[in-house]
Amino acid sequence: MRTTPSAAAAPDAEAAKKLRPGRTNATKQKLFDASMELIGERGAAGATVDEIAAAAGVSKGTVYYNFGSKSDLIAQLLRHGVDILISRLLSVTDESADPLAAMDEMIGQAMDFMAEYPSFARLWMSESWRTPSEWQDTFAELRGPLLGVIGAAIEAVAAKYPVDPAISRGSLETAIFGACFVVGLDRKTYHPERTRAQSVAAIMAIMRGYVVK
Amino acid sequence: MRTTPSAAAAPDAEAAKKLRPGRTNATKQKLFDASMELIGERGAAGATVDEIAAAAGVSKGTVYYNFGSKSDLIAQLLRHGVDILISRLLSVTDESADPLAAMDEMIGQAMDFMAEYPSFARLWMSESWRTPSEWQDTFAELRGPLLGVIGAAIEAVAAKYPVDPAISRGSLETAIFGACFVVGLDRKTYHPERTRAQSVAAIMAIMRGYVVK
DNA sequence: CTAACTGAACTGACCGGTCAGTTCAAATAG
DNA sequence: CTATTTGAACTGACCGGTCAGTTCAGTTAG
Repeated sequence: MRTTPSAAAAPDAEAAKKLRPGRTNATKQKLFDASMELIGERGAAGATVDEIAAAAGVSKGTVYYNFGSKSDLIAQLLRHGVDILISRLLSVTDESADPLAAMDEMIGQAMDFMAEYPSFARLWMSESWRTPSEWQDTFAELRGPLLGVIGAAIEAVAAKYPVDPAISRGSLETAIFGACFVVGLDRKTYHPERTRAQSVAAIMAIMRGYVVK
Repeated sequence: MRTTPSAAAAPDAEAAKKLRPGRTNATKQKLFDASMELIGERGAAGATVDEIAAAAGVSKGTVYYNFGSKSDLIAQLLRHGVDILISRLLSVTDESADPLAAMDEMIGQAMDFMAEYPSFARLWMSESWRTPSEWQDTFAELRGPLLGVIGAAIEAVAAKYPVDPAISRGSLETAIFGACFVVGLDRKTYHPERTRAQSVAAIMAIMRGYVVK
């Protein structure tokens, strides 16, 4: 990607997008869908811009009109996916209910998300730990809010139940987060016979083990 | 797998090693080390054979002499890594000890492995769920034995403690497996301050939640 | 003892092909 | 009229895989 000296028109489209709500968003959405699919399959490096454009039913030039670069497209894809996932997780936040039941439902929502957007999950797993990565800033920025949602749910449990003080919240967040992604992807890829409830139950064991007996 | 040029000699490494001391295996090992590093960083598609050869201090042709193709190299890399991981996990199998303590140590071994071979962990996470993948047969073949080791440890716990029958062994295996990889990688990449004990404790919560109160 | 020979290991230039990125004139649509 | 899209052309870099040739430890023959 190097220096993109004359990436002139596209960055301005960012601001203009709000003013002109025409087909731009529809095109962007098609591009998001197609990219998600292809990048999930072939990987970020393996999916070509030509393929993405073709899959979206759009010309290559349109990709560069809507996004400044392939890198940009992927960064926005990451943001888009995280937005969806967070809103799903937040949709079950219910202050009145039992925090453990809320956590159960939250994990269920995560399973649904993984089933619906496995390509996003694959993309995240593929790229998030890449050490010099083009999107490491993006990941650094998105990790916090995402893990924060899980952290808040854990906090709610800890506020109502006695929990093991030897277990750090951060490590627990990560363990649950990781279990959700891996169990969700594994179900999709290798064990379609496993039910949502089964997967949730296995991941919930970690919360039940966190609460002291 | 085609015909790997060295395939004639390599399988009988025991016998061949006597006749051809050293160099072959040394070169392959250097290639393994360099590939693991580079592929972990840039991904399987992103790492070039030229880079790998240069990093190993060897010419490109040597890569193709020792391995039939880039794909072959990666498949063998996967096998090599799994061999190491399984042997580490098996090293703590202690029939006489408490199964929960054995599981604790096994997870600790997994953490050590992730700290030592983060590139292998990244490679696994990147490629194992890729749907048409060049290595899907390899993954299919390696998953069983690997998860089986964890499964046996779970079985040992279930044999000695009362456990939640609603939780399937398969899903539990996957959840622990996933938590180990993600917690291990996250520690390496984003939270080096987290201790091994902390990480193990968080993952062990899943086992403690599996045992009924 | 040594010259000739063998073949596994290794080299690196080279080839055919692909890709990301860029540009632009023309078409399209609100 | 203006924002958006098209589609093709082009470039410059890069990449996987090939192959003719080199090296050299060890074997054989004289």
